[in-house]
Amino acid sequence: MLDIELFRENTANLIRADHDKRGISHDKIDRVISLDNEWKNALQKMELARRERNEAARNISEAKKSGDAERADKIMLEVKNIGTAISELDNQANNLLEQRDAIRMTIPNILHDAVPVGADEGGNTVHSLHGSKQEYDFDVRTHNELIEMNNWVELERAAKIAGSRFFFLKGDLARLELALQQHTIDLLTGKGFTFVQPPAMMNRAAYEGVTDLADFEMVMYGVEPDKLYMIATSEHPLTAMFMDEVIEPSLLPIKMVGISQCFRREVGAHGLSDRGIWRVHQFTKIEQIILSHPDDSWQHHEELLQNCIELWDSLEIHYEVVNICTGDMGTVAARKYDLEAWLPGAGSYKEVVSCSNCTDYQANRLRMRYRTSEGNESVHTLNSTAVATSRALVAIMEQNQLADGRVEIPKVLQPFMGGQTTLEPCQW
RNA sequence: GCGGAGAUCGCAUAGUCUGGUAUUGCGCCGGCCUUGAAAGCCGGUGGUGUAAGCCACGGGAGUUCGAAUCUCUCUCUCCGCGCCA
Repeated sequence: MLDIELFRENTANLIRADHDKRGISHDKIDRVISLDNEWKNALQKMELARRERNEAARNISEAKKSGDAERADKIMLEVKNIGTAISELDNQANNLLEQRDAIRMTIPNILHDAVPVGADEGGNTVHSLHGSKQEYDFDVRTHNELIEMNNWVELERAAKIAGSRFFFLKGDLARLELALQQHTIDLLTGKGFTFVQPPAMMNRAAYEGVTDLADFEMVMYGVEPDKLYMIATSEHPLTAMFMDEVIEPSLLPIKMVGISQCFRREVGAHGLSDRGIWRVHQFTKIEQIILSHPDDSWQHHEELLQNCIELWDSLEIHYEVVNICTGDMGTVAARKYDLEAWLPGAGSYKEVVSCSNCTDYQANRLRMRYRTSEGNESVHTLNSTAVATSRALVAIMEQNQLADGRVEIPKVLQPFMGGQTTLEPCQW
């Protein structure tokens, strides 16, 4: 959510310029500005009424103290009905405020200047290329074929007990998943990130602070009757962790590496490319989070990307870094890089990492500030996938496959697998 | 799950019984002093508004001219009991 101050005076031009870049109309901006003015007027009226009541209350108090019961009774009679008048004015003002903020919540963040302009994902630009396409002297298999021939994943039995798009992970591939976690956490804690394991469920108030509300209904699993939501990523609890707090500036930047199971309904997601374990309802993801001073957030955004590059280079995976364009950005991020890994079986680059600077957009909603000598300012929030293990496994399987269907284990993960160099088939 | 006690500004605390508009300390910021720092002293330090003012005592509702204070309700924390990986 954008700071309301931006809508006032000539700073609203910044929002207008951003909407022009995104190719959307200014209607919502104008609506917020006019509702803000109406609200301020309504608030003024209500405050005057309250002032009157406060004065009366003070006078009654004084009259009683001086023993003038008659005068106290007289004033009490005069202001008998002021309470109902105030609550009516209060309702009017609150109504306007709610309308204003309901619209404000849907207005997207202001994009960084470097974001390329484009209508959709076709407008994304390549930032950098890492590694190169490997040559295979046999017909490459898709990850679906590899997991099936090696008995590494059970989709049908998972569907039987839970539903489609759930999976059992078995044998060496499950061990590799754990190795990926350990390697990633070691690398990031070595860079000063604090390892944090968050709650896997969150309440609605916290959720409204971190996510786009239109996405929310499509993505989240609700847990009844407790009115909780299964987290879609550890980004959400880690970012919301300091909700409603004023953070000591000496604590900034707060760097965290979180791990969690991620739960997504994936409503409407279908298609051949989504078979196997590429797009599933539940997966493990390791996430980098930084809560930063506003002045440092762009530097930290690059730092998060560099960490991803170091991690994925260490796995010897071929991928490209993509600069996400205006039309593909979404509401929360001001700038976003994706890492797209080459999948030889699928014959395309596909998203494995998303690295965003959300500036003060989430922090404004979460009321998450730091202390300055002039008052409290919103912090900036940044998040980046380190590794979503299911997708990383797909990339490793497809890129490192051998003619017989086994898979070479990335060298850096071999120590976590007892020195083993290839993933062997599961017996059942 | 049952019983009891609690939630007050960044932290800690007074005020709650008996309704009259939030106390004090720490921390932090600024100033004085100092070669510099510490200490000491002075001032400032919840939100909003240009301001008068209005709002704010965990959230919501109620009683009242007036609620931190009384009533109801929800959430969370602590203590004891029960159950439990």
